[in-house]
Amino acid sequence: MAETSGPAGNETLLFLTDDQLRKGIEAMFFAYRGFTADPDRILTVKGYGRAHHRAVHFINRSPGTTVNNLLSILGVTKQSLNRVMRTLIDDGLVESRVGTRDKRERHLFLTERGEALEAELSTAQRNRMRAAFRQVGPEAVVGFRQVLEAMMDTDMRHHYARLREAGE
Amino acid sequence: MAETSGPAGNETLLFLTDDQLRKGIEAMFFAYRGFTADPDRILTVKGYGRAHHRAVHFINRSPGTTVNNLLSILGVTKQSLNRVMRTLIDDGLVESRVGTRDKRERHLFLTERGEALEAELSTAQRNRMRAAFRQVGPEAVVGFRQVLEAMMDTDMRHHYARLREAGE
DNA sequence: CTTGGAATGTCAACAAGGCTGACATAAACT
DNA sequence: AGTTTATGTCAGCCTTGTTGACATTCCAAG
Repeated sequence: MAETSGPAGNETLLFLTDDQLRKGIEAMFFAYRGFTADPDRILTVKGYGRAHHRAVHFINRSPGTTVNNLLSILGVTKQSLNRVMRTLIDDGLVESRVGTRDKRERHLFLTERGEALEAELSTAQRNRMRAAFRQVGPEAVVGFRQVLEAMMDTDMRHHYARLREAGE
Repeated sequence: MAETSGPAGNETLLFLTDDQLRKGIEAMFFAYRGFTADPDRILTVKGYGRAHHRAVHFINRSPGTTVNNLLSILGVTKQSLNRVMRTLIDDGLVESRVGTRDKRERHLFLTERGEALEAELSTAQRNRMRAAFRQVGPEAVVGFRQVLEAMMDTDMRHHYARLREAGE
């Protein structure tokens, strides 16, 4: 099915064949399952879902972030996010403070209990990632991140980069 | 929060810090969105979802595969898969043939129309992956796949490897 | 000062795609 | 003959996404 490298252009483009690309696609599929498996188990026990994990993660990364900012990072509708935030706030994991400058905005913070959940989830997720990183070494990790970054949509890459600035 | 490298063990383990791991986690999150974005758009138009894509993909990879095998690859319940398969079969994208050796089994094949959809979806997904691969070069791609493989659950790694054998 | 629009919350309804449990059938195995 | 396996299906539930509508609050421009 239409190899990428033409018959005359076979320098070292063998990594761009359809077969190689398909391997990459399947690797993403299977790896993402592993990536979410550990947090998912914890969440199920506590009666939460992946959506709660995502919210808690990004609030932890950018304490005081607004709902709108969170919406654009997560890429869901406000109604969908609101349902998740509602349970997190009611359960005392997230605090929503009315903005001081602009009182329409709500600034989101994790409570102590929220931080505890975040820590539990991210520890589990980091453990798996650490094991993988350690196993393959630093050069592979660089390549891993380069490919992922190149695969993002541009707006997501901006979010990714913005989080970098703060987290460095 | 508990750096991995102790104060005395700082050879070159800086790629295992919590901060580096968190970057990897966020990269996975944002990249997976990009990874699925193009097929998702196509699927929405045609009235299908990601679940249909997965089924069609793996049937294409292993024509004649059984329902049970597909279940263990996809990691869902038979009821969930059945709902998806039902629509694919009714729409004439997948054919289900009773097994010859073991007549309890159903062997799954894509029809011409099924192959056409698969081609459309995988072309879109490959295009993005190809652009990413090309941009970062072959060494990065090797690292990418190494990390992903190390991140899989063992049983998924087996599926991944088995698909490799057939597809090489 | 009024008004438009932005930021947020909320209600309702719906769909996709997971899940469990129960039951049915046919074929294979013992 | 009885059990296990492979599959299908019905019913019902949950999470998490969607759209549409409407209320509130408040900044900012005219």
